[in-house]
Amino acid sequence: MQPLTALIDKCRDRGVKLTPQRIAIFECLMQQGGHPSAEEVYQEVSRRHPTLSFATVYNTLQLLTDLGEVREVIVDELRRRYDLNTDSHQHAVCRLCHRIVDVRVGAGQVAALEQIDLGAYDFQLERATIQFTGLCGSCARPSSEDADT
Amino acid sequence: MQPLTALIDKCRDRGVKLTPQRIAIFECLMQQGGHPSAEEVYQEVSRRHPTLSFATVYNTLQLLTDLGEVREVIVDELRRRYDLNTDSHQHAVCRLCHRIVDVRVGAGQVAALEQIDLGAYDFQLERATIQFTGLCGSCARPSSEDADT
DNA sequence: TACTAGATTAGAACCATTATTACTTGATAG
DNA sequence: CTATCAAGTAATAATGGTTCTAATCTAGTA
Repeated sequence: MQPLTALIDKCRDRGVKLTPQRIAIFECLMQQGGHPSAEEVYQEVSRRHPTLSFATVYNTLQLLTDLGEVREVIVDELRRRYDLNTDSHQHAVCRLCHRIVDVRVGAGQVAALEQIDLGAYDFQLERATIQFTGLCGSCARPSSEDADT
Repeated sequence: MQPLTALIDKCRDRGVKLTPQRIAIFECLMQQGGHPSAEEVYQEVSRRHPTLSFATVYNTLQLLTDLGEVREVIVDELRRRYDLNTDSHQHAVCRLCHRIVDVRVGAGQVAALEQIDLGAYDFQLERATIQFTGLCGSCARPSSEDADT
């Protein structure tokens, strides 16, 4: 993760206008971490910018995706989530509550996957993503009560 | 992939009613292969069952998922796709046209991933899925014209 | 053949996302 | 400091995949 100023500079360099809404969204993503959905970003940022619209949230998230600062995470079936594009990590998703846990696996293992030649499938490989499925701690302990969705 | 009769028997064993619509959907999945969306299944099956409703398609796909015969594939951004749950394979998704290509990687490599101990993350690993991203043949050759959304 | 639990249908509802349009503003140049 | 305008924002409508609902129908059984 880089500081806010670095992101702001990057925007300036590319002629992207800096508005209070955008900066607030940047800050939100940096502060809360995790894998927020557009809804969650909206909830958080609209506390300080009550007129914020969803379009702005979506536009900004798209902008950040295009800048390579954020990655879309397709994990939940019907909702897009966003991940500050820090150093590479993989996701473990609980099959019951859909909680997303960042996981670091051996860098070598991922690199090995990305070396695979998929030419036989007429496919130019760019990136390999591993998604682990299973049970998070709370859901694995049935007495616990914080499974959701 | 198993024959239709095996699937029918499995339904009977579990007290699941067999209707013409369900059987037609089973057949559709087995014949057309690939990773159809609910929409595609509907289009195909409604040719023979013109009164078919989407609810039936979704219900049946959910039923098959619960039976373990089908797996939901979360790959395209916001549309669910379904994969006959045959022997294990991984997916390569074109980042431009979203075409999904089945890919077989060394079984050992996947098995190794599933052996990883995620206990440090308080996570009980059940399955590892690898998704490759890149360009399919058509999209890698810019002169070709069959890239689609 | 009649019964009934469960399946199907049509259509409305839902919800995340995208598009549209009018209004507003950040960044620049004078 | 102000004027300018390309670009951004807000409000709201539209879209599209999925789920729900209520009424009707039917597969499997007695």
